[in-house]
Amino acid sequence: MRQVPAKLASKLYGAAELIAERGLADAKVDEIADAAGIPKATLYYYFSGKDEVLAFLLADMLELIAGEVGTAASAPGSARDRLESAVEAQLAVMLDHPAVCRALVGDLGRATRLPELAAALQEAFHRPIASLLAEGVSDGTLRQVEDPGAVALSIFGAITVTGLSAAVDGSSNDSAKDAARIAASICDLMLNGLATTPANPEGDR
Amino acid sequence: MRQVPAKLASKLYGAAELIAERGLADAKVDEIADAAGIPKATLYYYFSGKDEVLAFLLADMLELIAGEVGTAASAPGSARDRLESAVEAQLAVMLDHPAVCRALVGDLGRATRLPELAAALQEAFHRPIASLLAEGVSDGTLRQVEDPGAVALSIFGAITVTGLSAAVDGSSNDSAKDAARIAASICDLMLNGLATTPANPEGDR
DNA sequence: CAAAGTTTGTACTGGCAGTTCAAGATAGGA
DNA sequence: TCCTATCTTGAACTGCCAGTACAAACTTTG
Repeated sequence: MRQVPAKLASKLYGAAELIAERGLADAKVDEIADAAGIPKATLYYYFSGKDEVLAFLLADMLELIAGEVGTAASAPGSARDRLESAVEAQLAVMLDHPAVCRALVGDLGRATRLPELAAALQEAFHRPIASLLAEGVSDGTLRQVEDPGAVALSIFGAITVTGLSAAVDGSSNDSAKDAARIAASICDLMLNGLATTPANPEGDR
Repeated sequence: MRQVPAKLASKLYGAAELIAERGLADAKVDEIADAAGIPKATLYYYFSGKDEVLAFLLADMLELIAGEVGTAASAPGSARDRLESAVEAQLAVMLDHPAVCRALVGDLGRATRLPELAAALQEAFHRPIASLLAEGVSDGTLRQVEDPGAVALSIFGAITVTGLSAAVDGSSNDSAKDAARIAASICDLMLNGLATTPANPEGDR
């Protein structure tokens, strides 16, 4: 995949909607090219096929997420506060790119079969959460859990699925506000839990 | 799609691994037929194409999940306890069918573009959790939250992503034990939260 | 046994991803 | 200005493979 010029990149976002709607398999290359407003030959000059077009779009968004989340996670403040900011940051980017998110869900397989993309996904979503959990234990704002990996995955799953669902519905037109609302809900759940009794003394089971 | 005889159904599971490994797009119909040990013509006698083969496998697993989770959710006991059983039940089925799970992640798009399957997915995963949350508020074992829909989605996301990840890694050989361990971790998180301070008086933000 | 439904081998077709190529555009350097 | 390298595009082509067609065997059931 050649270095993609910015102008072309922005045009490609025009095809994200199409891919999200019909799935990569049912979106013909000619249609993708039309939707983006570029000739098929040009598309093949930059990409080796439609898989790579999707991969490019995804990588672009993941980079954005990794950046925003990274900023939120390395800001000053307690780990707990930063966790909340990071959750919101991730949701904000996702809701800003609903079409790409929808395309991602639909063709996760094709996407993650490209190994460098699977790594980027891990990097953008999962790792920052895992680090924040560890930092929270150090600074005393989050409690120690038995299996931090599973907890990080759970939080990651909660954010991702909720964000994806919001991207699919695409109801509101103030995505920043939506992100904040959803983030608050998730953080409330993750921090305070659902139990009414003051928390089982020695964990569960 | 004709009524699929049990013998054929069981053979089809032999193709799940292939589909999971390579993705539906890269798995040729002839290969799928070979992997299942049935002739291509027979496959087309029962299914309209490979999408339907995947859909069948998925529907089969979803039915299983819906059944197990339903049983757990309607057992006697507090809503909170039943929530814990339901989480474990879902994980157990997922870890029992890792290949189908992996195929599902990879080709979620193709799968959910079949409308009846999207409904089944909702039914099997999401709905029972939402009901249990509501019941928990009624019987006092779970607290009231601001946005129950978002919370149900979050829990659903946590289970699903964690289960999927476990299915992909496929490390252990005692899947029931894995399911129990992961379920305990998720339930601890969802019920007790991560906060060290006794919980913010008026929710968050 | 007849009729209906199932199983399979084989051969074919149509659509589309990806290739090729050559001609024009653009731009940068000397 | 001209030369060269890189980009852009249209158009025609190729090969693969999903899905079709169909007829012959086989099985069930009434």
